Amino acid sequence: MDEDRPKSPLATPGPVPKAVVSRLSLYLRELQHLVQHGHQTTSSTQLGRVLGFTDAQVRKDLAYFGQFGYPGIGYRCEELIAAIKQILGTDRSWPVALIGLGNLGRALLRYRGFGRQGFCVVAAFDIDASIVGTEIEQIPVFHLDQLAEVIDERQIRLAIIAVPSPEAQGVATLLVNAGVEGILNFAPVTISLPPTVKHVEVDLAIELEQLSFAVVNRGEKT
Amino acid sequence: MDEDRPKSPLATPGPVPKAVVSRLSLYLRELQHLVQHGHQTTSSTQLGRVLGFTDAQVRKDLAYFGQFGYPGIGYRCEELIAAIKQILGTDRSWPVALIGLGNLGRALLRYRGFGRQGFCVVAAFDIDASIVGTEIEQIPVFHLDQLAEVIDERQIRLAIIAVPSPEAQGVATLLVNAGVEGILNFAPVTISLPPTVKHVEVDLAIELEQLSFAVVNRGEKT
DNA sequence: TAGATTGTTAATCGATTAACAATC
DNA sequence: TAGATTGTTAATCGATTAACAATC
Repeated sequence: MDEDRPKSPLATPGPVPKAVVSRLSLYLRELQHLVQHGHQTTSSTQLGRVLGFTDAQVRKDLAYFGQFGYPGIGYRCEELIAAIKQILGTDRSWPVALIGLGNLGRALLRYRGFGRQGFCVVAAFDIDASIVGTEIEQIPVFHLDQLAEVIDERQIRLAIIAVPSPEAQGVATLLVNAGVEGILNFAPVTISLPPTVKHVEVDLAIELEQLSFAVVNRGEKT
Repeated sequence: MDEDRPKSPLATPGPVPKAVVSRLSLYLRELQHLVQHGHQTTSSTQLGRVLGFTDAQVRKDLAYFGQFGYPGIGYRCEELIAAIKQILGTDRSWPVALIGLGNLGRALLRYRGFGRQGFCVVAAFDIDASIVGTEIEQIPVFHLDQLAEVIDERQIRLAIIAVPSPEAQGVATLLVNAGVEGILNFAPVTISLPPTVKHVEVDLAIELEQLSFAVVNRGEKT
């Protein structure tokens, strides 16, 4: 061992709870925020306080992946950022396909927030003849028929579904057959996929329902 | 007791785990889907299979709120839909405020998916003089200065934040002071609020990070 | 050194699942 | 009646927290 720190840049990740991974993303976002404000180091206590977790949880979560801290000091922000990016796979750039260019799809195309962590929509798909072949926000729009071909060509592994609900399952199947490995689904419908393909569902109405529930049940501590 | 069924339309909801409430939303979505396809009844087994839960979990979740099923039969879809809507508070219409009319904000304004469960954006806010005073998609656009006034007037209790990250906390505070009780935050930053105000954060980049993690760590069962 | 903070183990807490009597 | 399915209790499983020796 010629170098002792960071101790385990990517320790063997055994089975990691899903909740741990999403907290990892929050740690990363907060660390980037801290760096922007000139912080060099932070601690599990500080990170936990801002995000609403206990210090023990922050340390336990990181411990799934290795040893990143310095007893008595805390964590060096830049170092921990690099480590988490490597764990999450965002230490590289990810070309992403977007399917469906209705209101939501177009907004996602324009949305600059994805780029923040290296995600970049490089191809969009629709079946509307009036936009196929054009570019929107400098992104080429292809017909759905060209899906497999373009995904293969551009080595796309992640895709975003923003089509109407009834089409979502069909598009998802096309994507899987084209070799896509991860799908972010905005259509408000549960799609079924082989267990080898990871998918995340975002249903904006459901998020609002969580709010209305909380508001209606004020007092009953949830 | 003149009527015995449904046994407990809204039983005293003790402390309900957050995860239960989001599954409730999924049950509702699936039940509405089943009704659209002509089903009259369903069962915990069927509901669980489609959504990827065990039958026991479906029954346990519902048991937090009362008794809605019929042994030997299952659940009458329409009846359970009405019960869940009442629990979630979506048996009524919710006027919602939207703050920030950048790309994402405009898309949310046009997005029809909210209406599905009775949420309706009735007022939008921005600080851009070129759109204040106009209507977008028939929704009036106000200056941020008019926030408290309009929220009070229109009895708005829920709001969606779609402003740039640096403004999010300030806007959140304005909303709370104006009496808003629930906030859906799309800015990729953790906002801090009094515990009486419920908030949900949706960070699109973080959703994609969950995918890249899964793809990079294929094989290691997560 | 004294103070701060880590990584990790053990204890606690909460959520999921299995099992089954009761019911239709 | 036999078959299906509920609501609920008890058992299992997993995740969070507390505590503390080791370290800087």
